[in-house]
Amino acid sequence: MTRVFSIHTPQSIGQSISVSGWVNARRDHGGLIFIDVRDHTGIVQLVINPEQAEAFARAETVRDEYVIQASGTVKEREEGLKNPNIPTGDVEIVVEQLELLNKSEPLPVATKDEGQQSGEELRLKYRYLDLRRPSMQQTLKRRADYYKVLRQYMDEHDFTEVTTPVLANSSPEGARDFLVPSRVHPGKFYALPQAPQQFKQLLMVGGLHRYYQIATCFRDEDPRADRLYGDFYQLDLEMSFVDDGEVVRRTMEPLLTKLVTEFSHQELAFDEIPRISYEDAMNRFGSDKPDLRFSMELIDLSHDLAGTEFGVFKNTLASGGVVKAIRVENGASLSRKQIDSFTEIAKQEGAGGLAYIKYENGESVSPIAKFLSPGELAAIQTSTGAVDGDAVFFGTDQRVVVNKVLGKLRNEFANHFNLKDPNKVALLWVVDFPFYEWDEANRRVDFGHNPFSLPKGGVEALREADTDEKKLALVADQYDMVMNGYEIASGAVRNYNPEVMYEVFGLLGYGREYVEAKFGAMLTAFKFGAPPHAGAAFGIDRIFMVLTGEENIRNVVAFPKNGSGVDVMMNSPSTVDDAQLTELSLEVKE
RNA sequence: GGGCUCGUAGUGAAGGGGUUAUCACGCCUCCCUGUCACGGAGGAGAUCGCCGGUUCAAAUCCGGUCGAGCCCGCCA
Repeated sequence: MTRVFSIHTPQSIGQSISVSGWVNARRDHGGLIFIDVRDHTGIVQLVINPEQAEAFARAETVRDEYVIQASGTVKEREEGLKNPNIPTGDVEIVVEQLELLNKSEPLPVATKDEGQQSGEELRLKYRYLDLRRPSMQQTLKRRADYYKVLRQYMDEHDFTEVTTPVLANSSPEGARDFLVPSRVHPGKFYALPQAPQQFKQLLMVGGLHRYYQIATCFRDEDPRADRLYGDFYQLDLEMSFVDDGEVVRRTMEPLLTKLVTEFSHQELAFDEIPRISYEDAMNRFGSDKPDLRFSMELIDLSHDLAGTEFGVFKNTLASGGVVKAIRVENGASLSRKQIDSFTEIAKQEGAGGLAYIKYENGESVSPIAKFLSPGELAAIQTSTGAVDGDAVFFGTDQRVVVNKVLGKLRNEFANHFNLKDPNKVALLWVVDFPFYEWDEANRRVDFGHNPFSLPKGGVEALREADTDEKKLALVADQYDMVMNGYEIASGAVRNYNPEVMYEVFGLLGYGREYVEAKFGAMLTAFKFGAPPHAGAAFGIDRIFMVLTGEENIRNVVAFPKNGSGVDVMMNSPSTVDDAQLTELSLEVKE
């Protein structure tokens, strides 16, 4: 069988061949029928003449998406009959025999890339039809290439691939688990791992030196456009006897650079990947995953406005808040209506309103200008660097709120003014994450990220942290990688000392028994000569999404669940037989 | 759990208290020997997501409900 794509070579002209595929389109001229047949390599035109009576009769019955096999001769098309729009447009197959391999009902979804596209609900329900679209086929093939790059890179860097169990244990921290009831042990459950975290650390204790795995991870949390429900994939890796420099500079950075430049043929925004602290990221960009393809930094004007008589600013500053601003280049062109919609966004993030100054014809045009002194207006312009044609937007509240509001606006303004260059990739490291966080809901200190990373300053720093304030100031030896505003990887230098483990949990009020019950295997393992180790995990679905310019992660996955965690194609989750429940010692409450 | 947006032939959209609900693609029948997202003529196909209310009259207004998308919460 010949593949369609191989037909466009000069050598194939005059050859007898046979192709099979789907009917992409049929053009019936009464006395002459054209069929565009499509396979996984492309499209080629069949010509069926009435002289081939049997083939012609069959061609008349054929419909879109029927599966056919055609035999005939490849013929170069005459000048003027060539189709420059497809690679095989210079040739056609003059059909001698036409076989009908299967019929098709009219499709319930649009399967052409051109023209209308069906809604996502239908696309997911009939995903196998959606996958016939050339763009979807292309995505899956690109993804296979991407996996090859990852595997080859890890092999070349002396990593050993190890597969870890999918039936694992529920872990008390982090995302909600998917539980799997045990038949053999009634009342007990496995859990699908949120990440192979403990297994990979145990591999280090096992002397594996360098481990990696393209690991399925399971989390029962509500999805987003950039976050899948249920299962997703991480390139998970761990290394012994290394510091973060080895992991970050010599392992992760070269891999990402290779993916961006060699695999995706895009341009890196920075020669050297910048590192900023979590605190700096929040203060300068209002986000722990800022998009650095554009700058638009948050500027603190609290000092410039320390003596202001403008009530809103004055009161906030007096209560320990801040006044910050962002300069929007060409922002003076924004209409009142557009500013209103940005104000709406600011309010959704918790702002009371959105003050602004437009710089037009050498003047500061603003509803609040009359409340500010000439000196204050001058200071604002100097500190923000605003020039004629720009606008400055203010956020005033407690620092956390202002950062959140302006961070969101920074993104929205960048979208509005097209500042996100699709050919550029901005990578950065965010480091020095707080080890603990304040949990407002339960009004107590809790883990900020993962309990397995090493607190900077070690056991001494932990022992000195005797107040909530000091606990919250502790910093983890952890590094997150950000790509164009998406968190794509997270890693840490691990804690391999049992005493530090007890201390880390002890500070939150968990006793030694709790730690031993939850992390018994790790604690025990660490007592037998655990090597210092560090590692990371890449969210490879999300990285692929960013590299391919997609904005919805479901578009780069073959069979994703929808936003409610439902597989609308397979109809899962579903009910099960009572017999199955009984065998598992389970009962479903009505 | 909350907010915003959406739900109209098989598909994608328009309409927005009052005769037969509009358009495009697809589907069916017929015609057509150089099209290529062929073309031409005709036709079928929708209780406007569901339930209730207002009204002489509801696809349209109101309330509820179900479903979807995005966002917040959540995601160590």
